Amino acid sequence: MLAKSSTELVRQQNSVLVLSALRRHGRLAHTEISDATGLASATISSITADLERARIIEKSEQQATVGRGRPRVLFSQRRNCGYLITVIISSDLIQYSLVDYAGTLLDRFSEPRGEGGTAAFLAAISAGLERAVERSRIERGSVLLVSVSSKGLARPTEPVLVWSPVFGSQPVDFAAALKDGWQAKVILNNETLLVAGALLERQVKTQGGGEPVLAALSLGHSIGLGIARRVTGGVPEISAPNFGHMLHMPNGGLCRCGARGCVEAYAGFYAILRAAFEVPVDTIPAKFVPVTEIDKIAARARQGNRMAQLAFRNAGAALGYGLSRLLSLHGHMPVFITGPGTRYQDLLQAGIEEGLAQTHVVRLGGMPGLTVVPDEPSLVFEGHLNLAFSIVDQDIIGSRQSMQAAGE
Amino acid sequence: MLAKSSTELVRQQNSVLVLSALRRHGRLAHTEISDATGLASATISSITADLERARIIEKSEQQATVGRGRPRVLFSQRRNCGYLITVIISSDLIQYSLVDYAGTLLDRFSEPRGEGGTAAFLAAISAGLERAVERSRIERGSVLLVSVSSKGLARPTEPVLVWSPVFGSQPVDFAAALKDGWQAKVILNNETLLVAGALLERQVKTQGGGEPVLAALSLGHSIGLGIARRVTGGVPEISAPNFGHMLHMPNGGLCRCGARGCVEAYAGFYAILRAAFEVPVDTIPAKFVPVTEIDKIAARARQGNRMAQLAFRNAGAALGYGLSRLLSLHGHMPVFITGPGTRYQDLLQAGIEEGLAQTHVVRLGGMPGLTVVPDEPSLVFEGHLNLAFSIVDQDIIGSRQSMQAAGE
DNA sequence: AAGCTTTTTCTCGACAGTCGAGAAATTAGA
DNA sequence: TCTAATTTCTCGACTGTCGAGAAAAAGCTT
Repeated sequence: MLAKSSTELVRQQNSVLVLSALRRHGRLAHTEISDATGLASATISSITADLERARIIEKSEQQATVGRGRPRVLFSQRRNCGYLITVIISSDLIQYSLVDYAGTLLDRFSEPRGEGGTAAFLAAISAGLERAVERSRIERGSVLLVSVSSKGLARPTEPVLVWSPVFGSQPVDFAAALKDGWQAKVILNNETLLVAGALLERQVKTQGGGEPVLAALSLGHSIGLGIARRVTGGVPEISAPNFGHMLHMPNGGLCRCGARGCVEAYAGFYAILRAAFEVPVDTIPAKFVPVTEIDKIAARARQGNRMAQLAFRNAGAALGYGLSRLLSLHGHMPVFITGPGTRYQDLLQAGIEEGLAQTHVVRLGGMPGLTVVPDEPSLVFEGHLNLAFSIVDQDIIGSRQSMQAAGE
Repeated sequence: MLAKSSTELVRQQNSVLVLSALRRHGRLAHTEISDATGLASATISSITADLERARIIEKSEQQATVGRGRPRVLFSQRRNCGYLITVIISSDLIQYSLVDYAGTLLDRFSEPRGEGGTAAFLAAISAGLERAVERSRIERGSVLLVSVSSKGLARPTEPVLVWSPVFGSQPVDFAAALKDGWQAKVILNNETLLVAGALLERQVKTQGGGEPVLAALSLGHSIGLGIARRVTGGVPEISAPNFGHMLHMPNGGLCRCGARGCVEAYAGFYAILRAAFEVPVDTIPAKFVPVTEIDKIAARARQGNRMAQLAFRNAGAALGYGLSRLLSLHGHMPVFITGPGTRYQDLLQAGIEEGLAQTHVVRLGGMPGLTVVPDEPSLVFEGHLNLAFSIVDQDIIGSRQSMQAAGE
């Protein structure tokens, strides 16, 4: 059923439109906002006046006055309108970043990821968040959103990790990491989902369009996949299918998830190691494999070692077959490959293409674009900011109290 | 980027909201519309007055006057506001149905699907459409939409069949079937997509909710799949992934599409035939297989014939593995099985469950609900109407000329 | 049969929002 | 100092939703 609409909702939507234009271009004048949003000048006046009264945006000091005419007044977000903490969880570290409402990074630090169960893990994150606000002398209450990312499967509605490489199917509820004194909302997203979102936003920014949909494939100890799709007149739709644990081969090699024959059990780092040393495929896979180990295998493969070459080729084929199934079920789209595994692209490529070549969609639509984008960490952070600010802006506008109270 | 919003759009959206309430419940009074939409009574007055002036809805003759109080005035669509033709293409027949704006079926007839290429095929459809309007003495111009369905792959934006079992990858553009004198828009959708849409709408109607997403699997000569997902405050999102030609087994049996190892090449009727008679898997598959042939194999299987049993079991496994991949890439969801193949469900079930059981998603989320819904044709027709009317209503409201001109 | 009750529909005024046009502001250049 | 250029601001017209209460129209009561 459609939702009913009202004039107040119109104002809300146009307000977030103004804010998102400010996010995308940063520090805009009245006329520029009008151009970017398509709204009439008078409307911009009204909206910016509201937002200014509500102390969400402010007139910028530094007037970039160039040309004749009346000098332009630049608007930008009020920095201390609120804060945002991103928490990026990887296999060995947890990275915390504190960002102000204008999107500038104020502080960043990492902590080693300790041992222990989910309770200890959540306690560590709780402490990390406390440390983040204390270091910058910020009130807990002014943190609007905590955006967490991890590998694994997140519940779509709540910040609960349903499955992760480390804790398996033991659920981790990140909402529990915030104790009293915090008013922040907590969101959790798969890491590669954020990468896909960041790549899509980059396309929009540079080319102003391009393909309306793309996939991000992250290669490493585990295999991640994100899909991002532009929808006309709305926020992009991003999702993280369980690609790494999709079935690659019935009754195949044992996977870390406990199932058999997953894509990851052939294309993850530990799987490449297992294949290269001809360890039986039902061996319990190693928890952690140092990248240097895989580098050694890659070196041997590049020197002509058959078994090492085969390990990478089979990994590539598992990815290729998986991608062919992805294209079958989600439609044709370009694929961007990222993560530490990209350094073995030369060894994987042939297998990937072999796996892709057979299928109907590829025969119809041609080989999908395969682009390597090595710098995964900055994509993850970009994805955090894109998503988090779109939510924060929406929320801040949605809670109209702030706008009206401040107007008194 | 978000789209800008305006007060006129608000009225548009609320108008289609009123129309869709009328679609769902049929013939409503002022207050009922208000309850169903959540709009204020005054707003309903204004909108219904507009729609009545524009000759889109009318006050119903038959006043179901029961109880005290002022008698209610029932509104319903004006029957001759416009017409809709659905064209359901199956392997041997083409069925045409003429429906008026209120949703009642006026005429229906079928024609055998002749031989020949795409040009002859389009000419036949063109003739069929002419016949439909002539039989009911309706003006071509008053047909608002022609909704076509077929098995195969449709281009998302235009009514072009990109791949079909009969014409292969030779594209068929149904827009070409309408010559001068027609103003109708033409839409084309995969048959099983419509089934999925109809099933979702049925759930909404009966349970007012249920799972927000489901898959429809159609078993027959070819394998079709549709996904329907409810989105909060919007039209449901329905899609038809290329499930039948997703890779089941690398270097596997030859498929009608020319590729190897597709799901269909193991689970389609011709594949079951091929397996039961131990014909080599690279044999060019039969174009048409009478259902009676499959019935015979099923009878033998039920009497204990090993080879026949295996044919069905392998078909089931191909479906099960395919579904496990579907759940991996689209998330956990219930599956509704339909089509002529449902009569062999007893023989397929074990294989399907075996194929599903292994995967990570199923281990996490449990075995998905598998429900058999035998009556595919009525689901297809329902799906046509749901989708077509939502488009027609949107269009009729969107073209404001009609509303203003009629208001003079 | 007249009046009362009940229920629905309709109408009016208040309020919120967008937009176009033009006034006001402000600076660069003549 | 005046003028042209450019941006911002303001005003009135228009469209839309909503709540409250009037008007309508039937059944029920006496």
